[in-house]
Amino acid sequence: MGRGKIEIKRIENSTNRQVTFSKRRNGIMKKAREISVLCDAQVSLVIFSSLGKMSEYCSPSTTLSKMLERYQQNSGKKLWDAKHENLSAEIDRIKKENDNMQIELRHLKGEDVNSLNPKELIPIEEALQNGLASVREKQMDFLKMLKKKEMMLEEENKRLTYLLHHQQLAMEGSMRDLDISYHQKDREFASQMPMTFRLQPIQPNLQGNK
Amino acid sequence: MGRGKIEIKRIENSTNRQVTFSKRRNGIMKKAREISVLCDAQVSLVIFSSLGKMSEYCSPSTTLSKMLERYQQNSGKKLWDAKHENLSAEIDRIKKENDNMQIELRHLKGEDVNSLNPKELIPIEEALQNGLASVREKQMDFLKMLKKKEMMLEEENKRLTYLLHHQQLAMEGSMRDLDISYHQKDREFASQMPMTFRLQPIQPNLQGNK
DNA sequence: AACTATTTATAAAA
DNA sequence: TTTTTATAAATAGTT
Repeated sequence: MGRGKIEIKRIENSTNRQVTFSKRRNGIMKKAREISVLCDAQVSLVIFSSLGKMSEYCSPSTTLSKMLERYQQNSGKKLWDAKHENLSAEIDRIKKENDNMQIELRHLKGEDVNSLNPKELIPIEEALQNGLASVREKQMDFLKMLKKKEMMLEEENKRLTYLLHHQQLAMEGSMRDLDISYHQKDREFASQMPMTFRLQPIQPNLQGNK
Repeated sequence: MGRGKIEIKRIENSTNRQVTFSKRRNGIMKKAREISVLCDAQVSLVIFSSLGKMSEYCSPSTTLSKMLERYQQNSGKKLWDAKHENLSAEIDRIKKENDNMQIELRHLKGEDVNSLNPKELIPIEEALQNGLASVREKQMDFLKMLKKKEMMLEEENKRLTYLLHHQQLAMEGSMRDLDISYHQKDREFASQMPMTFRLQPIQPNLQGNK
């Protein structure tokens, strides 16, 4: 049915193959629709082109799922039970892994140790000692870090105290000078200076530590 | 394509419908086969006649299961029912649980502690201490049990030694008596008695321990 | 199931 | 891709 007869074998020319695919896909879809209507049949048709493009037809009176359900009943073949079995096996595998970890965890937490014999206790004890050592090492690290930070803050504190002290001395000196020059008037300004600007020990409890 | 043009609507005459179904089913099957070969396409086709008879075509390069798998990936639609969903959800749930345990285990073993802050280290340390305490308590129990058993064995040993000693003395006494009564003859019997029946210290290294 | 007149699908070309 | 068109293929009605 065309300008020339063709052999039914793979069309090697890619463009040609694509064109033929398009035309024949339309044709087969139309045929599927027609047999559905004319003959009251249920048809499901899925096509993937060589480039992976999908086309689908399903009779309006049904769905692909229903068709496949019916297919399984009719043919006795299992389409997705294998999938289910795989998933179930996966679940079993993970659950086993889970149980093992649960047991290991319980043992490490000192639970269920009565079910163990002396030889089994030894690796657990070792693991616990190692774990404890690591955790405490980490805690020591943190402690050292905190100490270091504290020392740095103390140093900074001393420096700031020193600076403040000198600044205040300088300020008081200026005040006195101004006081002499401008008499009573500026005393009021000096006395209005908030306390926070005056030197005072800040957090004295930090000063005493090493 | 026939003696007369037909409308695409249900064929009311049952016989006619059956005949047409047969012819068109063959046609569509042929078309499916042809597009598979010509265009390197994958086709799956399932048809149920109005009387429930099933026909099937699937490209030789694939299977219906594979097609449906691909269909789901491609369309995003789910063909299998809630069962599949439930299993997948279960797997996800268990995997999550698994991961959490894995993390806890690693932390207890002192791995990955660098990712923890000081507050998180404390409960881990406590768990380790408790675990270690339990394990060592159990080990002490075993030790006590072993000691106890050892002592019991020692006692038993002493008792047996005592019994043996006395038995041997009695035996030697009897021998002497026999020796006197029966003269030379029975000396041979006495000398043939195996050494294992004579009193001797068994495992003397155990005797010295407390 | 065949036959065959006719419709329909489509290969090649545009 | 889609349209065109000559021709192959499918099939409706008949036997």
